[in-house]
Amino acid sequence: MKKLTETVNRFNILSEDSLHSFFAKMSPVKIPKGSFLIKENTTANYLYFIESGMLRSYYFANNKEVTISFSFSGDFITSMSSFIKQGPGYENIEALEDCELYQIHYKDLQSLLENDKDLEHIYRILLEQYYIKLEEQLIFSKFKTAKERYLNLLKDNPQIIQKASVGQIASFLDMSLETLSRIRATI
Amino acid sequence: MKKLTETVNRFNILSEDSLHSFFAKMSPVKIPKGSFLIKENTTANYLYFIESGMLRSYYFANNKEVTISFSFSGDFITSMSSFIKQGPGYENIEALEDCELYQIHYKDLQSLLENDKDLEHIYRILLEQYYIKLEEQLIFSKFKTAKERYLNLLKDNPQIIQKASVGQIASFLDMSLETLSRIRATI
DNA sequence: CAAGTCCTTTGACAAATGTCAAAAAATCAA
DNA sequence: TTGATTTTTTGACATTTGTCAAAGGACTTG
Repeated sequence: MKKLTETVNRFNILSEDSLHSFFAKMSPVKIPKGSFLIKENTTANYLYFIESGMLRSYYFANNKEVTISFSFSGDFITSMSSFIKQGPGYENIEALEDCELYQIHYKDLQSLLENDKDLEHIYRILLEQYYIKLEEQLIFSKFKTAKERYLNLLKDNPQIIQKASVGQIASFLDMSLETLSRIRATI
Repeated sequence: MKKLTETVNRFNILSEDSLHSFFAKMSPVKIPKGSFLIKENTTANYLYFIESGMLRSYYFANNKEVTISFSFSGDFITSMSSFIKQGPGYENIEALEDCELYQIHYKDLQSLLENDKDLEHIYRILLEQYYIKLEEQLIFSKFKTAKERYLNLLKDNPQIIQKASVGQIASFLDMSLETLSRIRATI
């Protein structure tokens, strides 16, 4: 629970009571490499925190996988649209390595947020940060050439390049895996 | 203030007092077509609500305008990254038509959110909704062909196509304006 | 170790899109 | 209205990227 504690304490506002009731609802889950945390067309009932490991979110378009994001230790993850709307989502979330997670059920989170305003405050700030990150991702995705997008990823997220396959990275960067392979050959 | 009242009341949880203190901090602003709400490299001190009109956010890459979003009556708008971090941002926000807005200063919003937990609750839910919208935009931006991206915009946001120029729409859809013009010729 | 599977690279070619330039159309201002 | 300015369309061609196919490596498992 080291990483989770660290992440929540960074805000420095939660009372012992708040911390206690929050941790009480977070239960540990371990999933092996290659297994799925969330499958498309199901409703995401849990929000997860990644204690250790790496995961990938993707959906299918024309029978091809399109990677939306990679997530790491210290990140929260779920199918946001499904979790928030409490309806079926379009994402698959797959463990790229063995993962230690903590999960909290939608209902538990909602009741915590309603009853503990400090927690809602933190949740709000996290949402803001995730929003900004997503906005940055949208901007990077507009970089003109395939090579620019790859070099930017190499600079900002080398962990992704180390651990994901060429095909997964290519689908994240909006290019064919052959194109990515050729770009790598020139560097 | 019709649209703003409607938007806030949709949540149905704010007391008379909350509503009153919120509206008290929202001051009306009118800006003419072609003027700027926010310029790049400045800090966005205000969050705006669009009562009427339409605006465009964009930044520059290789001396070309890249459109990030179009916003309409009923939307909140600002340079989110700049407003949240309270540091210089990369976006320009330009009025595509005469606009009636309400603005709230960063400090006023923060103190409202700290003192009124119902307001923070609404703000949190709005953030969730904007997050999901952004995620959808990211997914649409990955549609493979230029024509698919255009047709999707035509289906989901015809107002954009009616009111923005070919160049602005093309930069939003990640294609050259010539390509967009040719796509339109075939429909 | 060998066979099988999966992932990555390379090649040849096709298709999509970008670029530059000019013409046509629309908009604006006097 | 008319001339000027801006926006959109069209054409010719270059470039980038995708697709299909095959070969080469790496990894797994019996």
